[in-house]
Amino acid sequence: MIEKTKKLKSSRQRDLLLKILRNTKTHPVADWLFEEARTQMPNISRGTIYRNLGILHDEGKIKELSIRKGVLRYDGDMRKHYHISCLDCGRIDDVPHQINMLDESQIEEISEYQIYSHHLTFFGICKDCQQNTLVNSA
Amino acid sequence: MIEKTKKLKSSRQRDLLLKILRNTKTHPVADWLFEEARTQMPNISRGTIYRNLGILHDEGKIKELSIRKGVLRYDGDMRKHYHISCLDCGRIDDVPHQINMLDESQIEEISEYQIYSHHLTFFGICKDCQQNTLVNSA
DNA sequence: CTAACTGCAAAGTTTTTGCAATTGC
DNA sequence: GCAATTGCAAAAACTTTGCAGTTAG
Repeated sequence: MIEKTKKLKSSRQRDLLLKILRNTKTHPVADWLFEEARTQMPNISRGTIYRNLGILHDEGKIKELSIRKGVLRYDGDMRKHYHISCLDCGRIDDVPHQINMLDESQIEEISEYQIYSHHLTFFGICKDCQQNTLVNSA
Repeated sequence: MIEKTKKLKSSRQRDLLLKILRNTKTHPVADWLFEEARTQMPNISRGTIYRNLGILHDEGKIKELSIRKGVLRYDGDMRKHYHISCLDCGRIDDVPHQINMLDESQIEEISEYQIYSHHLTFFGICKDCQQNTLVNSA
């Protein structure tokens, strides 16, 4: 139920991973993070990436997103925000922050769940792909 | 961009899969569907399950959900509705239908995307798991 | 007849894990 | 020192695909 917490020790690998995620706006998958980390730390391994993604997520320092195709993506921006994804090219953007967050209390009342968070993702065609479609059909 | 459409032929396997999904409220994963189908059609294969899930989804007869852990789940209920998932046991329920759907046009204006749909999922602790926690900590 | 579909098994992806060596506190 | 962490490689989990045989229209 409640996670057994073991004493965390700092690691250069985990610090690097968090730094990369905080400076990336593309909601990357694990393998992209592995390749990116490798440019700065050539011997880092995939296992380390996966293990640290789990740790950082458990610590509440990153978000884990399950948006499409059953692939996990990661987000270093912990501010509450929503996502929007292109059905054509697959990119995932943030919805601009001026959007209001939904009120969870109404759902809590009718669902009998104790609610902690919610994820909202819009799906559509991004500006670039709208233009490409025009070009292709011309 | 636009899917090449080939002439579909009916198949007992696909019919069975759709029937199972329409009678299942648990948002199952492919492997569960494989086992379930196998009780009624013992020689059906995993490949057939995966291929037909793709076809049914392309046809717009089922929904593909990516809610947690990067695992795809399937939903035979095509009515618009939202989901709520337990962080403890992982179950995924429907949010009762009295909830209003969000208006997509506001996001369309500020995002420059042409929006087709959206997915909203709440995360929390279900009633059963709230009780189990009480028992365990007693 | 023939294109779509199937079962099977092999291959492809993605993620987890066991282990001996290393590292942070 | 010692538990947490790492790299590596093997294993596990999940999905796709090639192929020869079957089936729907």
